[in-house]
Amino acid sequence: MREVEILECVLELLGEVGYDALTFEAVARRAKASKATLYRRWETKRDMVVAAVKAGPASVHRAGAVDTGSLRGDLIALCERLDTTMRSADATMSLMLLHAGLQDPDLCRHIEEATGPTGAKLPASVMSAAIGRGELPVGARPFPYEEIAGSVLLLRRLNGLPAGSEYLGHLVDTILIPALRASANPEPPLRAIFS
Amino acid sequence: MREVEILECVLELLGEVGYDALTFEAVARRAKASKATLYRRWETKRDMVVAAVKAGPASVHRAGAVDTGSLRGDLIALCERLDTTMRSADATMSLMLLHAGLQDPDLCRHIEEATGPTGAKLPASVMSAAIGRGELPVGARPFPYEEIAGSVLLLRRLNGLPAGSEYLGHLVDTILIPALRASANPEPPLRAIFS
Amino acid sequence: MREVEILECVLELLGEVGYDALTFEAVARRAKASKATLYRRWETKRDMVVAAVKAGPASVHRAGAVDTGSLRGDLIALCERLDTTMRSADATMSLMLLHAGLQDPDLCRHIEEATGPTGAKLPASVMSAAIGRGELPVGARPFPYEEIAGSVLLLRRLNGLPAGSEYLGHLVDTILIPALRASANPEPPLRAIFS
Amino acid sequence: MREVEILECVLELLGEVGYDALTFEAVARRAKASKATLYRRWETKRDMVVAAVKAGPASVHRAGAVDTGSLRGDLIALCERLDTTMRSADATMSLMLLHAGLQDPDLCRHIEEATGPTGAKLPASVMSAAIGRGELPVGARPFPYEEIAGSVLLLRRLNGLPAGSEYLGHLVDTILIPALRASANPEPPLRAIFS
DNA sequence: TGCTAAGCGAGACGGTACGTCCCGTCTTTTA
DNA sequence: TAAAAGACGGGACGTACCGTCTCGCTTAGCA
Repeated sequence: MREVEILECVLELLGEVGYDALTFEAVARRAKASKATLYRRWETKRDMVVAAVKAGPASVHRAGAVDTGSLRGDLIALCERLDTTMRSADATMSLMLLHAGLQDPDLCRHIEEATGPTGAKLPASVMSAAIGRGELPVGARPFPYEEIAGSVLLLRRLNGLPAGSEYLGHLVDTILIPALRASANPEPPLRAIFS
Repeated sequence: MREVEILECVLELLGEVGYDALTFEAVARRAKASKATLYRRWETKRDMVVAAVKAGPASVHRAGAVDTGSLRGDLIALCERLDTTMRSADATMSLMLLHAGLQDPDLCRHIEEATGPTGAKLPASVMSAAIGRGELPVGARPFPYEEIAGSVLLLRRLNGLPAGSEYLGHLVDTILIPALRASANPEPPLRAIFS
Repeated sequence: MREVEILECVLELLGEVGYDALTFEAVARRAKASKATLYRRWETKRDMVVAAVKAGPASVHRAGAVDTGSLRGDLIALCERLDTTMRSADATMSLMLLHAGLQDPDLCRHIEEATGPTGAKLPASVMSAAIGRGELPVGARPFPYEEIAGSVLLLRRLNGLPAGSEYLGHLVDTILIPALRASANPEPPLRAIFS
Repeated sequence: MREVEILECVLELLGEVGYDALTFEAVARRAKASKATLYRRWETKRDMVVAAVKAGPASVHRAGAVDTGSLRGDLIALCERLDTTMRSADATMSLMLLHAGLQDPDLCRHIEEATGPTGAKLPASVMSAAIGRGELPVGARPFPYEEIAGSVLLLRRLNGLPAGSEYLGHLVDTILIPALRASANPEPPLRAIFS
C-alpha cells in the first residue's frame, strides 16, 4: 500500500535529518508522492511522524534481562540502559516522541513494543529478586522507579548533563531505593513513624 | 542602547506567539530594526531568545513563603507553584529554556533570579520547619526534591498530563517524603534495616 | 493565464521606473504573485523583460507614411521619428532591448511588429518617390540608411548628445544621400570615376 | 594620496568583476577605506568609475600608422583596429564609458589620450594618401568615417553581431567611400546632378 | 608644546532586494 | 477516479549592498 512506502521514507528522513528539518516537501520527493497525498492523510508533520513511528518495525535490539545480584546494581543497570536508549536518538526526536507519545497511549505502547525493554519499566523479575533478597518489603511497587527514572534521565539528556555511574549511584541510593521501600505501604501516617 | 529595545520586542513576541512561531522577520518589524542588525548580534533564534531572557527584568511575581503547617502540605504547595510557573510559558519555551539554560549556568542563574521562587528549590524554611516538627530527621537534605520535582512536572507538562492534587499527593507521599527522610544518612547498608 | 497578467505588470513597471530599477519584488507585489512563480518562469530579469516585450501588445502609435516631397525631407523626418522612438524609452531600456533583441531575431521581429514604423526601416514608398523624382538612381537600395541611422541615433541618445535638425541635415547630406545614391551600383571601380 | 590608492582598487575591481558587479562595499574592503570616505568623494558609482578611468595610466599600446596602399584597405584596417579595441573591454564597460564619457568631453579626451589610436579617428595621413592617389577629391573631410564607424561597430559588438572582413568591405564600399567622396563639397543641389 | 580640528577606519544602523525554500491549497494530467 | 505532478500566493530564510550615521584614533597645523 502507498501509505507504507511513504512512512518508510518518513522514517528514513527522520534518521537522516532529524525531526525539525523534516519537511513535507522532502517526504513527497523521496516517496515520489504528491504533497496533496500526504496532506490528505495527515494534517500535521507531527501526525505523520507519529504514524511513521507507529508503523515502524519493532527495532529488535531486545536486550537480555537484568540481574546483577543486588537491587542497587539492577537499578543502576536499568538506568544505564534507559540513558543509552535516550542518547541513541537525537534530542529532538526523543522529545518529539515523548511530547507526542505520552499524550497518546497508543503510540506510547507502540514505542514500548517497538523498542523492547528500554529501561523505562521496572521488570517484575528485578522486583521479585529484590524482595527475595530482603532488599524490598513484600508489596513494593515499581511506581517510583517508573515515574522518576525516565523524567530525570531525559531531562539530563536534553540538557547535556552527564548521567555517569556516580550520579546514578546517588540517584539510586538517595531517591529510588528509599521510595521503592516505602512503596509497599504508601502514605503511612507520618506521626506513627517517629512516635 | 539598541540591543535592549530589540530584546524587549523579543520577549513581547515570545509571550504573544511562542518560541516556534517567533521569527527574525517579526522581531525586526516590531523593533523597527534591520534583519542585518539582528543577525549581526545573534547567529540563531535560540541565541537571541536566550539573550532576551537573560536581559529580561526580574518578573516580579515574588510569591510569599510557603508554610502550610505540615511537610506534606508544603511540598504539595511548592509543586503546585512550580507547575504554575511551567504552564505559564508555552511548552516549547519551557523546553527551550531548559535545553538552553541548563547547559549555561549563567542563564540558569538568570532565570532563577528573574523569576523568583519558582518552586524549583526547596526553601530552607520548609526544611527546618519539617525538622522542627519531627517530620524529617536532622540532617535531611533538599536534593531529592530539587532533583525530582522539576523533571517530573516539566515532563508531565510537556506531555499534557495533569498534575492535580491527587497526583501530587501521590508523588509527595510515595517518593518525595521517603526520599527526603532517607537523605539525612544516605546509603545505609540495606541489610541493616530489614534484619 | 497567469503569465500574461504578470508580463503586463512588467511592462507597466518598465514604463514607470525603467529597466534598472525594476525588481522581481516589485513585479511580484504588483502582480500579487509569488517570487517563486516568477523565478520558476524566468531565471533573470532580462529574460523576464524580454518575455514581456515579446508578449506586449502592438503599441498602436502607427504613424502615417512619410512624404515631404523631397528625399532630404523624408530622410530627416524618418530620423526624427526614430529619435523620438528611442527617447521615449529610457536609455537602459533602449540598450537592453537592442542588446537582447538583436541577438534574438524573434524578439527583433516582435519589437518591429509591436512598435510599428519606428523609422528604423526606410519605407519602399520613400525610395520609389525619390527614384521617381530623380533624386536616386534606379536600383538604389535602403541598406545605408538602415545600417546607419539606428546606430548613430541610438548612440547619440545614449550619450546625451542632441540630434537636432541641424545635425540631422548634416547627417543626411554628407552621409545618407551620397551612400544611397551610390547604392545602386556598388563598388564601382574607383579609377573610372575620376579619370 | 589616499584617493589614488582607492582609484587603483576601483580599476582592479572593474577588471575583475565588471562595472555592474562593482560595489562601494567591495571597493572599501579592497582599499581598506571607509565607505564614508568613498561617498565623501564621489556621489555615485559612475562618478567613481569615471574618476578611476580618468586617473588610470595611459595604456601604451600605441599601434603603428595604417598604410595599405589603397583607401579601401586603409579603411578596413582602421575598422578592424576599432573593433579590436572595443572587444577588448567587456560590453558593459564599453557602454559605461561611452555613456559616461561622451557626455563628458573631459573624460572623452582622457580615454582617447589613454588608449592611443583606437581607430575611432581617421588619420590625416590616410586622408592625404587617398587624395594623392586620386581616390578622394581635394577637400574631403573625415567626418563621415568618424561619425559612422564607431557607432556601427559598437552596436554590432553590443549585439554580438560579427564584423568580419566581408561586412567591413560592404560597409566601406557602400557607405564610407561614397560619403567621404561627397564630403568635399557638401550639400550640392540635388537637381544639378541629375539634370 | 599643547590643542584643536579635519580626515580617516571601522562598522552599526534602517532599509530593500536578492534567490531559495517550504508552507498549505489548488488544478491539471496521467494511468 | 484516484493519484502524480506541480503551479500558485504567501512568507521566512540568511546574505549582500545601499546610503547615512556615529564613533574613536591619528596627525596635522595653529596657537
